[in-house]
Amino acid sequence: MAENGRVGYRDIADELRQRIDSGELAPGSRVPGENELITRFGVAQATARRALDELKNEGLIVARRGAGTFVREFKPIRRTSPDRLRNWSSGLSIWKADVGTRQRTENITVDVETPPDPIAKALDLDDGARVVVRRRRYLVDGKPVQLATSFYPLALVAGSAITEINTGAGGTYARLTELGHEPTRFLEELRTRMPRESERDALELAQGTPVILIARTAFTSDNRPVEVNEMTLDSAAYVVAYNFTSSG
Amino acid sequence: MAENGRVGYRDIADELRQRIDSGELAPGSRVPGENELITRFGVAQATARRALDELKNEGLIVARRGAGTFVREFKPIRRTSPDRLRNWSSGLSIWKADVGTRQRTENITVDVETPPDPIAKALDLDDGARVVVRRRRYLVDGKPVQLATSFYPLALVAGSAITEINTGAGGTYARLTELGHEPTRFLEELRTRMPRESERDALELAQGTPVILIARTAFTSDNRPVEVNEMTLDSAAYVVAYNFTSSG
DNA sequence: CAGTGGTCTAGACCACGAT
DNA sequence: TCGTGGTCTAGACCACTGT
Repeated sequence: MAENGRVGYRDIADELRQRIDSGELAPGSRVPGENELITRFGVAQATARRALDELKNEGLIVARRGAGTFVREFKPIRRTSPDRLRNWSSGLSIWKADVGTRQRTENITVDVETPPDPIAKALDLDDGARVVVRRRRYLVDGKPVQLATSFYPLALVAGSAITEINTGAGGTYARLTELGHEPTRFLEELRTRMPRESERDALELAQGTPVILIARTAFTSDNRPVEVNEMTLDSAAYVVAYNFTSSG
Repeated sequence: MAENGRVGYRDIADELRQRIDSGELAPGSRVPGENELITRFGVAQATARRALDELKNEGLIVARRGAGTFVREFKPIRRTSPDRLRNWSSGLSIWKADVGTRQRTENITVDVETPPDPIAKALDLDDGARVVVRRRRYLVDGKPVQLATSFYPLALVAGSAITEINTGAGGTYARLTELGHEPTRFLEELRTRMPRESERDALELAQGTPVILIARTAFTSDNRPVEVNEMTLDSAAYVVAYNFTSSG
């Protein structure tokens, strides 16, 4: 309880948070609603709401209007890099994760554009050079989990299937290889923040869910960047894993 | 404006968000305060607050009581894995980042404990086996940016400097190597979520700042796990980078 | 249509920073 | 001391879900 003897929204949030952490309120189960909190703690509606709002922003609960408020579940899928090491140590993972069946890709668009500055810089392009931009959205079990935008220097890929919706067997990397630009080295940079409104909509994100931004740059063996892929991941849907060694 | 012709908190938030995104309100600059929003939009204080609250939760602004509300800045440091490839392609990064000078470590504690289940599993330990636990906090320019907890099987490291506060030259990995348990392969698993209250306090996180959780497992060349290091990063302070190749 | 969450007004008081 | 953000009450109305 607060110092002045009055119950504040933090006190209510603390109690509920503790009951969720302890497992008393299990994932998927119903959380006491506004009305119950109002009568039990003797506070105004706005105060009860504030408490629930706090937990929503912490990603612990989700509200469904007309139905109630529920403890959130975390059932991520695993994304492993390098991909060939996917099964290297799956038995010793810290977090449980599905393999992610029933995947689907949609909304593939292909455009030719002038890239934003950071992309042009990462691709080491001259001023005004243009790029092929491929945009898509990944869904697992019908739920969108990732947005991806790939950039290729137009000078490198013009006329190839990379400029088509359907890139053919092996995808864009197979086409790059045929063109003499096989990607062999990769740099992935990650950061995390709260989503913009457009991202919240496109990924159907609940309140309190950050996004993971991954910028992958692919290099040829002679160190030329040939692709930048910017991904936006629903953080409630992914565990990202990397394998590497200490030796050269 | 909302359909009913009344200005809602979303409308106010949208306008401010747009002015921030466009750069009109630059990082560090002052955002219109509650009073200004109340008079300009003709709403109640609670509505103006709700709009600002929204942007706080999106990590776009920070409020300083008594002073005002300000557009947030993002000045991350870079964490690269494998570490030996730190300078491999720094010139072609997507996001600007500092190298992170003036680092400091504090709060090192060393204990012997029975590990939580996921740790015991990741270290492939028998039931009831105990571990050495090293906890610490990293600061950059006086601001805490990372919490870290490392676990070592007690059976492997008992009697070595790994059980001391000061691990000596080369740190724990040098000691593990001397003991015949040199770590050569690493698995890093990442996820992201909103911080618990204890994490908000320990990392001095502003509202709307997620944390990055990294669980690193270190293996010897004969594939025995010898360390699990659980890290909690301030997402506003870090860009995490990984280098890898497609070949074996 | 009853119950639940979502938005808003109007007004009060408190805590802290800058001046 | 004044202005700013932070918390709270009391009451109203709306929107959606489930029965």
